[in-house]
Amino acid sequence: MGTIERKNRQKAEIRDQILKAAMQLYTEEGIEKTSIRNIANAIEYSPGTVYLYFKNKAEIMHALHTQGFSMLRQRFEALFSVSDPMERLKAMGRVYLQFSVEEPGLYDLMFSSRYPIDFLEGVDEVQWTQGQGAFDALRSTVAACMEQGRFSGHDPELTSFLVWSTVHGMAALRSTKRIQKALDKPSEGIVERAHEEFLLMLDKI
Amino acid sequence: MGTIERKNRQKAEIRDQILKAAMQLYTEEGIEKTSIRNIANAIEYSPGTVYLYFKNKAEIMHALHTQGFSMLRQRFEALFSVSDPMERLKAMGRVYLQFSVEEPGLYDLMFSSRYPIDFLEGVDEVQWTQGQGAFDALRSTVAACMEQGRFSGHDPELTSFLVWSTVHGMAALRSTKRIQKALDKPSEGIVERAHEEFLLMLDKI
DNA sequence: TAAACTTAATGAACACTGTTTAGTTTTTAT
DNA sequence: ATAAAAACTAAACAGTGTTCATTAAGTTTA
Repeated sequence: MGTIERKNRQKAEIRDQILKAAMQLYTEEGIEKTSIRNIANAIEYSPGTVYLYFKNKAEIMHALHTQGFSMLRQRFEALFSVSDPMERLKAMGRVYLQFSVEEPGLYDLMFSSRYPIDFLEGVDEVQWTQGQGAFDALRSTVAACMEQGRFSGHDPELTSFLVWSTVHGMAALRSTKRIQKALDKPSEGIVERAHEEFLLMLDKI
Repeated sequence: MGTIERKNRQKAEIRDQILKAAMQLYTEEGIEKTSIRNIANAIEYSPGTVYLYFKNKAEIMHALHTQGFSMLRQRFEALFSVSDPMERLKAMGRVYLQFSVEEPGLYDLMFSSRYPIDFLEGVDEVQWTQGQGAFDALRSTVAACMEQGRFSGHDPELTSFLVWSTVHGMAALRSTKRIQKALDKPSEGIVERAHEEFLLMLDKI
């Protein structure tokens, strides 16, 4: 009689409300303010209700981290228009770095935080499909570069990982304020300049 | 009458006890178990006493992070025997990566965690001297490489930062379990291999 | 429609966390 | 011995994630 479907719809709706409130709290107020009680308060339910829709806080953070990956993927998809794979690879790095600045909280969740990984290790059905998807985008672009004769003699997997590491290292050191502390004098755009330097190195190998 | 000196000695002794207990808890039981109450319990004092020796938990974590840097510095100092600067630069990277595996907790505190940075922003006399010292070691080695004609046409600061970022990126992605999740199939020693790949690139620029 | 059953939601409780402070004990100096 | 100073403690405050008995609401059956 369709009541089951309506029920499911309602359940999914509250789940979405929880995630929406969690995302808003997390991106606008930070991880500290993103507590179960604050989330429950935002959707006007009691804290216990949240646990009827999510196993624990790790699952909520995992859901946010997945949304972060779909945002990054959207930005990567806009780069399909760049037909030259080497240019696309460079553009991907720039997009990645910009994402880490515009969404520092999500970036941390996606590439540093223990929360989403803890959730994955607690369930074992779900895999890191979103992250793998992002890495695949990089890997396929590196592969396309190699088909054009670039990176000859290099392993595609290894090269992809090297590119990822370098760009992530820059993003992470900036995000955790290590650059400004190590250099003390303000170094405007050192990340972007070092990235361009790295891209020139890739051009020549 | 020397009582003031004895007092100071006693005060410093308890301070050391707190740090020693904190370090043991942190490295052996992890960040979760490193609470003020657990530290106080380990040295058989009440939680309030800890606050007579440290402003807050951030100061304790900052002290641990400083100890981590002096450990890393010790390992770097052992590399002074490597006279060829390019070889020393390579060895530094390997030592850095090994440190991140052997002391993952301290590594996180030194290069990722918000705790020590939060403390620095709360006091403003103390600077990030330990981290700067480590970066200086890298910078001077890069400078020595350039004196031998390497990296010609490149900025030493930028090159140093690029090297740091790449190695840190690898260490961080491994430490936060992102590599095993992205690659799913176990990739033994991918970090070390990618690092060697990067070093070969540096050889050729 | 009334009763039985199922689902949803609550709010209090548990075991923690960092931190502050009033009050007590111990140590030092007169 | 007494007054002052320093050291320490226990309790409290305001939080945290999580669980669970109880209550309220909705649905199905007789």
